[in-house]
Amino acid sequence: MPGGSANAAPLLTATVLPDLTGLDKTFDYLIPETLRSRVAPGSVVRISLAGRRIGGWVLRVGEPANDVPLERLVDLASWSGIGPAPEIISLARWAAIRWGVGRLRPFLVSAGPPTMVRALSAPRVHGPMARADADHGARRLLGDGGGVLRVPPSSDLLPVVLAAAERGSVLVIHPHHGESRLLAAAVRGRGLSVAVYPDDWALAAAGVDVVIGGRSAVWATCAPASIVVLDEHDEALQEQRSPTWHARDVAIERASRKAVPCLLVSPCPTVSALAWSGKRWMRPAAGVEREGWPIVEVVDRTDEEPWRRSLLTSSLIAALRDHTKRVVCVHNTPGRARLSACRSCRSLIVCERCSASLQQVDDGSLVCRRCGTVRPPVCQRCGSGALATVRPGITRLREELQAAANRPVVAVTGRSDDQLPAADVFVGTEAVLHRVHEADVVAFLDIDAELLAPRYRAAEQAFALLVRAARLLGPRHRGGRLLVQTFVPHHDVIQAALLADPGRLAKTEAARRRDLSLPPFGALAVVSGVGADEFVGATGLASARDGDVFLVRAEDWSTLGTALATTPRLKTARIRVEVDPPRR
DNA sequence: CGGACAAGCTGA
DNA sequence: CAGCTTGTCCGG
Repeated sequence: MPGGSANAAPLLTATVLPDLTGLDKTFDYLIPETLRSRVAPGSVVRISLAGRRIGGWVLRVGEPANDVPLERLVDLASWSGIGPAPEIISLARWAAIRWGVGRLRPFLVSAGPPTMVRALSAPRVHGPMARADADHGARRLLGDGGGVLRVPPSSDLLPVVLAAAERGSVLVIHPHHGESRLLAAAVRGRGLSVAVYPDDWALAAAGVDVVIGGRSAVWATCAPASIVVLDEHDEALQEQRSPTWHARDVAIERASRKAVPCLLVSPCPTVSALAWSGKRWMRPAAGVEREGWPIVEVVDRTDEEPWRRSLLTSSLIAALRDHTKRVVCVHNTPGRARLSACRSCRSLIVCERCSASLQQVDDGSLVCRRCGTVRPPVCQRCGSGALATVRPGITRLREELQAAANRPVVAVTGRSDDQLPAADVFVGTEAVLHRVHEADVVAFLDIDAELLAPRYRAAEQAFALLVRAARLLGPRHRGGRLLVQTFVPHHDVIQAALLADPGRLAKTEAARRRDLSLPPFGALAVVSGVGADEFVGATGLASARDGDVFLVRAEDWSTLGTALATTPRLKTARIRVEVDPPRR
């Protein structure tokens, strides 16, 4: 029923964005008298829309945003709770353009409380505390307005957080939620009040000394006096699905809007971070940095006889045979076709016509990539329907390594979340670096697959893997060894690790990016899906076709994002936009 | 998103 | 032409 009576009280309306994917439109509602004290920008409310009750966010209060006759407006159904602060909604508006989607909803979902919050408690700010030592220079950099802080790979970052907390509330972003919990516990142990985002959403909004969480924490409703991004190089800071927002870039923008310092911390700062920081960056003394890295041994595979290019080099075999050492072998098998095997008789599923290996497709049927034969998912030998996908690379490799090591070797896949079997030799894709936490030797069997991957950030990403491995091994005095097998021993990534000097890579990588107008010296996006062709043309942006996707470029993120977010899309189009594509 | 309604396809 | 599928539009 219409809420406004004919008296002179001003009509107060709320503009609401419904919480429905695919509906990117706001609707105006009247605010009933009973809700006037609570409904504010950011509020989570319930509305009736097209005959059903749904949730939504109040984007503004005052006059209607849409041109709809007042008599058609109805009351808000109810107020559900407190939501993102207006400044966060404004930040989300910026991000929606920056990442080329225009839609606000995905950002508000990250910014909103996981469960309804109806009231905030009193702030729990404990204020200044004992000075932390060994802060790697964080205090000084924060005093200079923020910047990039390079630290050795195996560094305790608690002092950095404590140094920031001396200035007042601090928002800390860590790429991995699990590790942010550990850090939160450590901070709490130093007597500071901590909110872990998003679980402690209300606590963060009420006010604590430290708000800490994974990438979504950059959207926390709180009033930080500084923002700290830890492991700024880590890919997990970027959302993998569209919109592909990056917590580092959101943090920079958020800090700049509030004129508070932003500190980006990493053992291997990205070119993007360094370009942002200009001259405001610090690094450890060369000796300190060197001590933070393990011993790096480069195994030059070009020395091998060309007819015997095995991944098992003599250095690796020696490490495997030393049964006092815990060894982790990393081998990525990108783009390798997956094989299917029978779970009951263990035979490989092959094509009956041409005996090539068959691949299981989405609907479950088996497809031969060689002759195109399609057949139901049944083993040709025993008739069982229980099939398993195997990664031939890792499976066969595990057997070879086990034979060479003369002790059990465990294959680690990215999928399994269960406990790892007890063993002292592991092999897997880079996921193994996240599942094993300590090692004496980490061997990259073929780092070139990473170094030479067709992605503009390949070098940084490969170096990040070496940093990850360095952490498993610990600082130099622990005696761990990082074994890197390569055909390109003089590559900057290899040399930077060997010399424990990440700056070496940063410098050449920045020059290369500048030459090629790649980010951060240019803006890049991938556009795909039905109707991408017409859409890309309509944006007027420079583009190149690569299979069924389009590579789109512009001078800067703002030009790129604005064109992608505001160019109208045909109703029938299903377009996916990935700005600063994580996998290209 | 999901409901309403309109325009196309099929079968007796 | 009922009965059903497929597509387009719209909500406050």
